[in-house]
Amino acid sequence: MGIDADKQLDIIRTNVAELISEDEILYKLKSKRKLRVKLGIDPSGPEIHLGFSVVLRKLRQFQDLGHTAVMVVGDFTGMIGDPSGVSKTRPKLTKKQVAKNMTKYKQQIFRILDPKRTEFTYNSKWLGALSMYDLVELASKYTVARILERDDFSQRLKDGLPVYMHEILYPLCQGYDSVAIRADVELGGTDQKFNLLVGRELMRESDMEPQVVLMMPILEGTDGVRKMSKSFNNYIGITESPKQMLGKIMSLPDEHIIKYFKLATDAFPHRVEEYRMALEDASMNPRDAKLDLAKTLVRMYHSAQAAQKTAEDFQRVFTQRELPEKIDEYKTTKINNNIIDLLVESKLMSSRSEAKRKVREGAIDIDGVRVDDINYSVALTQPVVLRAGKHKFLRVSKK
RNA sequence: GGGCAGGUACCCAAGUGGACAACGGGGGCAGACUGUAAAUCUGCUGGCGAAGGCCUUCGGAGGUUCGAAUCCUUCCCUGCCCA
Repeated sequence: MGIDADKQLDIIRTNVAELISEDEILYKLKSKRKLRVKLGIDPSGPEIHLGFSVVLRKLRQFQDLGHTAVMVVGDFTGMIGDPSGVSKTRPKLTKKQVAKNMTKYKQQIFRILDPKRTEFTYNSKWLGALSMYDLVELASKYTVARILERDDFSQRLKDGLPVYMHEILYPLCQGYDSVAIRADVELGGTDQKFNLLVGRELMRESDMEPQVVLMMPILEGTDGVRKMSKSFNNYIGITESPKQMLGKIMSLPDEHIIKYFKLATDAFPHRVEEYRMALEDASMNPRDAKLDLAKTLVRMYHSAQAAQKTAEDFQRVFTQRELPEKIDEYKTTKINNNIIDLLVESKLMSSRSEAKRKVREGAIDIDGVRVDDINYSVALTQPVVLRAGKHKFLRVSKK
């Protein structure tokens, strides 16, 4: 390992929300060992999103410094469901679902991580092997009061919401994972603080050097308010199409542009700083900064060409209000079609009631002319372009 | 095991015999505006019908009533207190 410990520390603490503790990690780095850097993954959904990429990218930095990423797949804890930040009990996952999700997960994870420096382990391997005896032993290391320190538990208790026994075990399980894999460092979002600290305690109990805990800031989702998360359905998946990805990023509130640049992209810090200043003194249109952000992300997860093309299409449709370059086709047999029938048949609308509503709202136009009569008949003597709302286009013709 | 309070649409949450397809907020969608699918403002947000209107929905199942989300019985679930 060529880089000295102080330089490594500089890289490691960039953009970090909290590091417990700098002294400890410096000590570990100075040992010149390959550190085992743990990251738990929740196998509940098969999609990796930009929020999670923040932590994955940090992990990649560790790999680039020569350390080992140890991915702990929470297939056992997945059956519990991490109660962190979620205000209600999660449904349990079956083993089958976990296995299915993980196949897709792995394909995605190596778009960020270096496979050569990544270990995959499943925590059912050790957690599933614990006997009732072991469980009681483990549970005896923590008091109820301390578990209830967790904000979300105490909040739920205060609100009269259920907190189940198995959820209380969650932090212990995650902490035990750290013991099982002998973690040097564990990564997570700031919302994971409690769980991460339990790992330190349990390691100390087992006479191990406690893991260093590194927390990344939480990235807000597309609503701009809540944490990006599958359960809030406000996420941008790293495998989404260029069009979806770019579109979702353009709909982010402007104030998150810089945060996204910093945490989710590989843009150079000095470039990000330029954006920040330009936005601050209003010398740059936030739209352009956001479009650059969107292009950067599309380039990272797709290609430079895709980024360029998608951005051009975006400008064509939304800035110039022209038709997109590529429009899906729909063919029907009749020459005269009632507008409502057509919207429903083509799946543009999910029910006739909805179709009528949208027509009345003025959301529908044909070849650029608004249709506001629900009895309007569309004559398909030649193909027409049907637009529903801001971004649904369909070229309709007779078969 | 006993007592009490609850279970309402995607989420939160009002409603306690007819005016309830159900207040309000969030989310979502749409329109206006705009330097963006940002922000802001406005509208819509169960289904079928051109419309009058009709049908399905308020934890599940029964019942009372001309009429129930609202009353009764029972079952399931949650919280609190007592044991």
